[in-house]
Amino acid sequence: MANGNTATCSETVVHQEKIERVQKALPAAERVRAMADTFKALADATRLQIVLALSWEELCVCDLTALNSVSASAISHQLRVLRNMRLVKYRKEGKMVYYSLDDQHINNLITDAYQHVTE
Amino acid sequence: MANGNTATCSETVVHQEKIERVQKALPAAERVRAMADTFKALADATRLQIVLALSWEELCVCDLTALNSVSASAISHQLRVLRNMRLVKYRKEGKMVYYSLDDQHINNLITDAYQHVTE
DNA sequence: ATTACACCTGAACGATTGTTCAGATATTGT
DNA sequence: ACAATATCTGAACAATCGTTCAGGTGTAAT
Repeated sequence: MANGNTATCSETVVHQEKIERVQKALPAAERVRAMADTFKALADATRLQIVLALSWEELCVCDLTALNSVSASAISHQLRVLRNMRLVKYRKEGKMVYYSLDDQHINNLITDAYQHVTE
Repeated sequence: MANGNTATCSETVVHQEKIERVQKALPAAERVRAMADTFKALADATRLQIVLALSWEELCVCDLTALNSVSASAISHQLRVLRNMRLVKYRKEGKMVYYSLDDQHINNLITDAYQHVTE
């Protein structure tokens, strides 16, 4: 073959041009890590259930505990994770704390994921 | 207080109607788990980098190894995860294996995530 | 002031994850 | 048949994760 597209993997890189092109298109490593962390926050059944519930309406911690069959403590830990990733926001009203989704992109994310698993 | 919206958390559930409404709207537990697994597949920097690269063009394992600074073995393990979750597909051509994204929803997912972290 | 309640937190434990290492396939050229 | 190369695989290990447990806030009512 004479078209220079079949070199070895170890010495001459296989598709040099392709690699350079893609490398330029990729987000910075730091951004990739942030995106991965966002996915990680949604990568647990309990947390995802929380986010799915909040995509319908604002709920307090008690409500979320009732919807997921785990302890209130576990819910609280998971809410902290979601808070840290800026996926949910909250407001206090007396003793109770009401949570809701932070922005619209979260809704898009779970909608896309739903479509992927139901296709 | 007379509006029946402030009951205790433990005995009478706080917002009974809300909970029932949301419960009906939530996907089946099995679906939630499948969605969480999809997010989990994207929740690792190496795997996400692979998916981001493949969102631009088809690449062989060698190319992916060059783009991510990890061993070919590690890439291969991660590709298996992505394959199992039906996020990528592949075709063989001689010794080499070319990978690409499996469907359009994956592109939507990473686009949404990118927008979330760059806002 | 004290009790009750909603929620949060740190420590700790078992379970899961991602990588490396060594070796196994499969394909191509000699 | 043989050597070289691209990719895959199982075992094993450290690191990370999610829950429970025990206890700590802050708010509201008596």
